[in-house]
Amino acid sequence: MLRSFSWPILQVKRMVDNNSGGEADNFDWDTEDDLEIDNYAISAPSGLSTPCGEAVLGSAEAGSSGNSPNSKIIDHFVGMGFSREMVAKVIEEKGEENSDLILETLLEYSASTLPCSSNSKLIDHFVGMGFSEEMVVKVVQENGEGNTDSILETLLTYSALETTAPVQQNPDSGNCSSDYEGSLLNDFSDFDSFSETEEIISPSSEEGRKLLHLTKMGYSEAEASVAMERCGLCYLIHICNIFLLMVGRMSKFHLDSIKDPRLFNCCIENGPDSTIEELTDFICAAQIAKAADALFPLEDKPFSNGSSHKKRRNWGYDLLLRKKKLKLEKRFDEDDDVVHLPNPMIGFGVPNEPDKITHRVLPEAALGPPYFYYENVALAPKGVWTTISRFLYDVEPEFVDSKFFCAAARKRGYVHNLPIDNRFPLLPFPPRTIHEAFPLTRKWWPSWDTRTKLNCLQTCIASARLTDKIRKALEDSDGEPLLGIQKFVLEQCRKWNLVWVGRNKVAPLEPDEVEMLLGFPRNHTRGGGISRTDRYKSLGNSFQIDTVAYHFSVLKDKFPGGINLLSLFSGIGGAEVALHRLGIPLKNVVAVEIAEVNRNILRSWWEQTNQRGTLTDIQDVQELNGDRLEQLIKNFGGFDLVVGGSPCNNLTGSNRYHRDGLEGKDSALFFDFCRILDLVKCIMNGTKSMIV
DNA sequence: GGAATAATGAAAACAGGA
DNA sequence: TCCTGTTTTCATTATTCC
Repeated sequence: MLRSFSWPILQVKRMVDNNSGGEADNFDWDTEDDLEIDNYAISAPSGLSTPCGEAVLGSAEAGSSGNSPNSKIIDHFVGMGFSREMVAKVIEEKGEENSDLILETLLEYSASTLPCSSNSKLIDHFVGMGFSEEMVVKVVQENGEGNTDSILETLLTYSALETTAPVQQNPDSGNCSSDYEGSLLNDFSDFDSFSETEEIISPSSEEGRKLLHLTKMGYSEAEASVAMERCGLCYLIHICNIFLLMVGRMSKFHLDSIKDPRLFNCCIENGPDSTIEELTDFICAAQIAKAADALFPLEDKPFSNGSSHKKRRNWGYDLLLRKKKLKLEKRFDEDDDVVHLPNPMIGFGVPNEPDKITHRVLPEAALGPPYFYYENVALAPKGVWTTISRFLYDVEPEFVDSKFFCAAARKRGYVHNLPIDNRFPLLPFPPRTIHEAFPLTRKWWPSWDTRTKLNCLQTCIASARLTDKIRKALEDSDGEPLLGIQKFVLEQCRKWNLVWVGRNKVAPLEPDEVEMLLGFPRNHTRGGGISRTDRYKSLGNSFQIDTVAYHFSVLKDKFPGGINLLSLFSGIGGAEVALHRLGIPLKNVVAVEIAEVNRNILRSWWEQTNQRGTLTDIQDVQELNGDRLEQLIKNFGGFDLVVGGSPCNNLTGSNRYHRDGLEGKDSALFFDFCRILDLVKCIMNGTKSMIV
């Protein structure tokens, strides 16, 4: 049996997907899922159905494998999964100049040759899973082509009967088999005692049958066991996703996260009713993530956007992926699994706007204490906010654009359990338009620049070269610039938030101007050893104070004597400043922030504003384990509010390199917010022993 | 070696017309 | 409803400068 760590599982998944859609006869193996996950394949059947195994792993080999003049271009397409013979033939026919044409032809040839390899795609498919063609033909004849579930079950059974020896390791799978399995096993064995692999499997029981099937498919008994033990349930697909995210950053997040009580407690509810397909999905998710970590350098992870070099190398594939992805997204939309952003983006309401919502029903699990408040970018990759909401007790996110509070846009989502009635804004109102905020710019503002609000304040500013280019372009114009020039200038002004500071002169905002727009005291980030570059970065990553304070305002009556705050990813202290400006005394603040410059800024602000409470700063959220939290809570009598805006690096559209979603290196810290919030809730409710 | 600088798209929402 | 063009986006990386 072919042993590829991901291949058979994925095939099973495809079949399940197709069946669930009632399209068992219309196999669409070439889905985006397939293509994407194929990127992980270490070994796989030859031909088009394994397109990316070489592309990902074999660039060095490919580069050295050929000596002919066009070997590079051949290697390029071979790396995409086409056979060397086919590529050579197409290049001979079409020449090597036009790679577009070559790809098109290859795709045509592939489509026309696929069905020829066997009687049907169905047979090809199961052969691709590693079953012998002879066996597949026989089983298809017995079961008919319509019932793929039955075919697979029979194939597995035959396979199990046929193979009595221990599972063979595919030599091709190399370091992803034994080494990888070992590491996976070790990780799992940290939190469970399932690794007693000597246990005899009894095919007579349902569990035994499943275990047998899984092991015959090539998984270690331990993997199969843990999948069955943990995943016999309705929530399994979700868990797979989460597991993928978690294991992908196991080194940092480690096993505390896997112990997340919500994750596994909800899994245990349904008992061992999971199907073979679900179980394989589970293992698949774990394997993929682990293998990705083990086999690919960070920048080459298949889920990451990858370097520009890699993008170029796989451009043909990317095209296909995009098309497939679009198709899938449509389906995803139809499933209504996407959070829809409100338009206008005013959440439950903003000052000076009608139609406020003042009442909502929170899920019981979300009710405080403590209150919690989580923030991140609204325009995250699809599915991210669904996950965030799901992890935060299914609380509906409140999406608000700070342009309703100040002169700059800032589209953010907030998941919180705060009351939403009787909110009030900070006074005085901050300037709401560019001209109010920067009156001196009015003199130089051309009539054709119709902006009244700035776009989102980012972490970087425009180059001097760009503003110089704009000046020259305008100076070359006699009177009113040509429409083309106007358009170019406006585009750049919008993109870089430039304002008019002289005749034909635009400029980026100064750091203190950004501070003002965001609602911080002037010079909040200035001095004390922080560079100008880092000021922009810290400010760009911060809360908009007026927006957050509007949400926090409901706490003023509830905590007249002051508040105990746990501030995660505190940055330059947006939450602290917001509460302070609301007049809510800060009794005890525990601020967790990785950057020393930011911790210094908060400490400096704390001292300058003569705070009477205590500020405890912690460098890393990883330090906040159960014991530390228990100690802090014991000292302070509990936290009233847990606030955090976890890193958005891997969510924001500005990131061209690693917009990897919640599994991204930094954005996965969201799960630490969940972990810590859970711990705080449990400890404050006296149930810590349940989860640690 | 740190700070400043410049160059680097694509995903997703949205608007408007067919 | 679908298609197409427009707009927006808590950034990363490589290089230069001091």
